[in-house]
Amino acid sequence: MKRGRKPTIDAADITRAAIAIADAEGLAAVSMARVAQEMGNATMALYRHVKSKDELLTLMGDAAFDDPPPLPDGEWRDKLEVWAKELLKGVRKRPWFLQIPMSGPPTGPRSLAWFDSALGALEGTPLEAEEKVGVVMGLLTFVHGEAWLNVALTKGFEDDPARFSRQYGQRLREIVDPRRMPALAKIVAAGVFDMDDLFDADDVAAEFDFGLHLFLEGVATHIGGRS
Amino acid sequence: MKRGRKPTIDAADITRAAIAIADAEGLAAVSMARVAQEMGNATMALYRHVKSKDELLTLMGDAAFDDPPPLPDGEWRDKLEVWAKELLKGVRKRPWFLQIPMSGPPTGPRSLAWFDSALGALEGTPLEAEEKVGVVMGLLTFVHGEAWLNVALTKGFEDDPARFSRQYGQRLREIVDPRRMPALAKIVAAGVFDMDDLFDADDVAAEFDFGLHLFLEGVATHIGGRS
DNA sequence: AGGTTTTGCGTATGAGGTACGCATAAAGGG
DNA sequence: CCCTTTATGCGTACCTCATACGCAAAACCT
Repeated sequence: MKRGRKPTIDAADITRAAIAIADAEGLAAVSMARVAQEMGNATMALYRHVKSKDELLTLMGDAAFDDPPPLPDGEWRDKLEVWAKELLKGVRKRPWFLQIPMSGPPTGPRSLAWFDSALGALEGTPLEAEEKVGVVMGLLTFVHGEAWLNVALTKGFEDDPARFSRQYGQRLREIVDPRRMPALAKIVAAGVFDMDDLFDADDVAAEFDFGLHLFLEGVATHIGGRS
Repeated sequence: MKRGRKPTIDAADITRAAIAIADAEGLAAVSMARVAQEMGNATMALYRHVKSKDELLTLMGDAAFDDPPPLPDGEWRDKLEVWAKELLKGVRKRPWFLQIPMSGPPTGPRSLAWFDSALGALEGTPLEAEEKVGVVMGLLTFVHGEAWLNVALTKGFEDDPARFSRQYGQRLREIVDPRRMPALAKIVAAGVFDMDDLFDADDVAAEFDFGLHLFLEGVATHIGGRS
């Protein structure tokens, strides 16, 4: 048997508690003291199971996602589309994921499972192994960037709704000098930034779909040139 | 004339000093006390020119980039490629940019200038205004995601070189269960993750080029279906 | 010169991360 | 059943930070 006093909590418990706090109040609210309090333990008790706060953040990152969803039967394209959308959904569910500093390639089981899922979608294609990895990394990258942008915009909107929405187009009209930035000025004048719902869910989704569509289109062309 | 004591420093000075520190030692080393010390002032003196540290970070973000580069004459595609690569170069030069929390759409002059530059590249195309914005946002998003990935990987590599490089492929071989993750297992077995220089500059650049190529390919196809 | 205004900054407060060491509990050996 | 071994729980203390507050110093105005 194991000697010594029995642990009353473990790293997974701590991670869960930390995630609950982050979900409810953002990553900034996650402090060692707060997590401990939420669990009914003393602050320093956590350090028996977690080397540092950094390590806790890494654990949170690993645990932030659900398992990858089952992909539909059919073409690689439909599969990857579903995959990317689900991934984005996951990041949106836990926006604080974007704030945790990662270092090194992923080794967490969840991350790897998602990676595998996307690679599986490309199984039937004539792409080389390296190319498959490239496609998936590109997609990952794209989703991450999109989520980052969305979260940033959404956050600003929540902080101060009056300042954005319709105001943004107006603001740009004041700032943008048509002589120095002719192309932007034209777009601004066309009213592209004037809608009230510039950053609402539907619009953001459409934006993402468009970019995703372009990327997958590119993959399709690449595959076409191969076979 | 202006009344009152003359300011000995201004927000731009503070921003410059903060950026110098971030460049040399990372964003974590930027504290109000440290910035003040570096400038030969007292800590609280900074608060006369900057409302809070958050505001300082925003200013740093605005000032992190150079002006957008001149784009080559020719096709939109070549222009956007240069644009994206230069943008990535900019982020790589100041990796801490990725760590500063943004909220709301950009209003800084530098950000807008880059935006304008990319829109200008699409001037000759038959795309709608909204579509142009979509393409540029997609590209931005992609570059951001790519930079994030690169920085994360590079950081892990610098922290502990032995743990990655060739080790990574080996490590994956141990972790990845072929039954649960067949597609990944196949790629790992193919040795895609075994190179020593997995995360060096050339490789990373090639990775980016590939994704960028795919995206631009998608844009081209989209334009083709339009004219 | 005296009043006014704006900047410089010393002090103090409160929050957060974590090193250290002792108290405490659980097992094993006699 | 007591004592040793070993691992956990956690109180105390220290250090770093951001920042509110208020006074003193400097520059302008009349």
